[in-house]
Amino acid sequence: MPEENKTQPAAGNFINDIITEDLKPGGRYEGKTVHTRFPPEPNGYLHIGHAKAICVDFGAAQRFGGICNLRMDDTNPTKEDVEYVDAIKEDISWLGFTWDDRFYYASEYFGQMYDYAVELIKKGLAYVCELTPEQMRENRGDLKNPAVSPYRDRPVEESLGLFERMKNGEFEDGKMTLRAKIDLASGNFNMRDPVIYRINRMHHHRTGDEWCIYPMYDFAHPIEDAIEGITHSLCTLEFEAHRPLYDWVIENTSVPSVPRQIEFARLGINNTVMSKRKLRTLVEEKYVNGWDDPRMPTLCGLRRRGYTPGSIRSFCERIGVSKTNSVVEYSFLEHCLREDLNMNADRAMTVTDPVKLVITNYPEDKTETFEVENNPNRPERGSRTISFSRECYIERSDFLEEKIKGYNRFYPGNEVRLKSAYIVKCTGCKKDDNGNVVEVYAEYDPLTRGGDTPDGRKVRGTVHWVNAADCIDCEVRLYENLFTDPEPDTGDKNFLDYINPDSLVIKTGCKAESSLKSAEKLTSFQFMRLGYFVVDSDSTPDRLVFNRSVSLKDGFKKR
RNA sequence: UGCGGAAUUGUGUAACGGUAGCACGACAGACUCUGACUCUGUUUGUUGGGGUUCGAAUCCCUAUUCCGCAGCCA
Repeated sequence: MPEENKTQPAAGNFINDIITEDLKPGGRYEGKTVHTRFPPEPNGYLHIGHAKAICVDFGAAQRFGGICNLRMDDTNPTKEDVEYVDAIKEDISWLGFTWDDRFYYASEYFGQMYDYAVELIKKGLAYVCELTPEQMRENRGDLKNPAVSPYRDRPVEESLGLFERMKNGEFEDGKMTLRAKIDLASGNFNMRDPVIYRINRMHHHRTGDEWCIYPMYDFAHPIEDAIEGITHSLCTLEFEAHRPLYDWVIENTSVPSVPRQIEFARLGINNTVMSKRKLRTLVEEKYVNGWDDPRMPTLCGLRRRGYTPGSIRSFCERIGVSKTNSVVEYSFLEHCLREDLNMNADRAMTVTDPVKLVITNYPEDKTETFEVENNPNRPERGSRTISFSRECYIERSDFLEEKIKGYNRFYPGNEVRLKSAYIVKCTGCKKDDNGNVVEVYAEYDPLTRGGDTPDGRKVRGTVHWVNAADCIDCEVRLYENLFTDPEPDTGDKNFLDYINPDSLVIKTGCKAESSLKSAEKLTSFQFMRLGYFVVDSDSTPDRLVFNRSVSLKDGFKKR
């Protein structure tokens, strides 16, 4: 189990306030258990935006000692598939939330929904309409003019019969609909006699061909919530204008409970595409290697990229919940990962741009070993053994032929600490015909074994390294944002034009500690700008490979 | 032009008539077996204009800007 992230005290947010109010004596849900739900449609993979919703839904329940259901909102078989159901469950589990036995499908309630629809017809609150989609569009009216439907006053008995025949498959797809009779002149278009059932002969991944009519979201969702006893139905802002309809369905059917819908802003992150449709395009047109490509903002992609569940939960907790449309900086997500990894991940060393370092005064045939702590913040995580001999690799950027002000690493005459090994003094280098440095030379101080200085002298630079005789070659993958400015997720046009060609860099010939076992495992994923690598892409990463050079590739800070 | 929402520093988010706070970023310094991490400090904000009040981000009026809605999608 990953270490539980230190969760901040429940940040004040408006949803908590509403729930608190509802629970008070005399409140709407006095004495009741808070009951929420997370209702994804199984038509795609979950991404970081869903993570926020998951944390809001499950989090609200947790905070008030309530429960949260997981429900597949599968009322439109057109795009849905079991593949997604499994992936969704796996991602939510990975994130760290459990729903016990409270796992449902909206399709389980198709029978009840049908009955509630009949109830509406009988009350004179719904009618079968024979307008085609085109006609319906033409008759929708506009800001000034009301909508029209010539079937509005169809007798109850007639609608009842037609609706049953719709169910029995007597009409073609799209031939007729069931509409709620509300207000054709409403300023809220959702109330202009919305369609609540349509005919669609599509094989459903759960109910097969049992139904050829399917309920619309606006009709189905409040019923699903009411049946499950949901008290607080949390959803995103675009459903705000649907709330009157949600409440209308609850009021006008004999559903067993009265849930409250509360809307909050969906998550936006800069330089990040968060629309399912666009993500699907990236996958289908092979811009990436699947939904779990580490460059994707999907939960499975982030997982492979090295994100931990705790870091994502922490992120969601700290961005807060409000009704303001906002765009969070990607660097904040990075911060949350950095924080989690720094505390919880073990270290190892790799060199991504190796140059050989020769310790000229170290015996050629000698090898010794050092014990190195796995995590300086967590002594209980123990240590590993690394070997040391006359030759090792260091980062090319850790050597300069001439000192620059503020540079504390290898340059002739300077003392540097090889992390956990020895203090060495740089004596020079060898270059090839093109002037490239091929070897760096240094002499070690035998009295500084382990990297300590018995005389207490200060050594400013400390450098990571791997033993040449005992390292593995590996490939390292460096990731940057898939998208560049401007906002790729605004507007529909050319988001593909903003793909960052440098979003994936594969470096070969890198050197790593042999304790990392296999070169194959070391197709590492960089945590950008951190200078750390996360190893083992296919499981939850638990190891940081210490490598400073990437984060400092532009050089040290100038003073 | 109809309906529904939202505007607090570079970013996100608190404060619910009484000191505008926190986090990230940035900058400065201290510390350090990595220059990372950690710690300390600094800077920048209530969309505009009126009003009520001893006192307004908060209440009222008004203006402006932004977002969502006219799928038989969710």
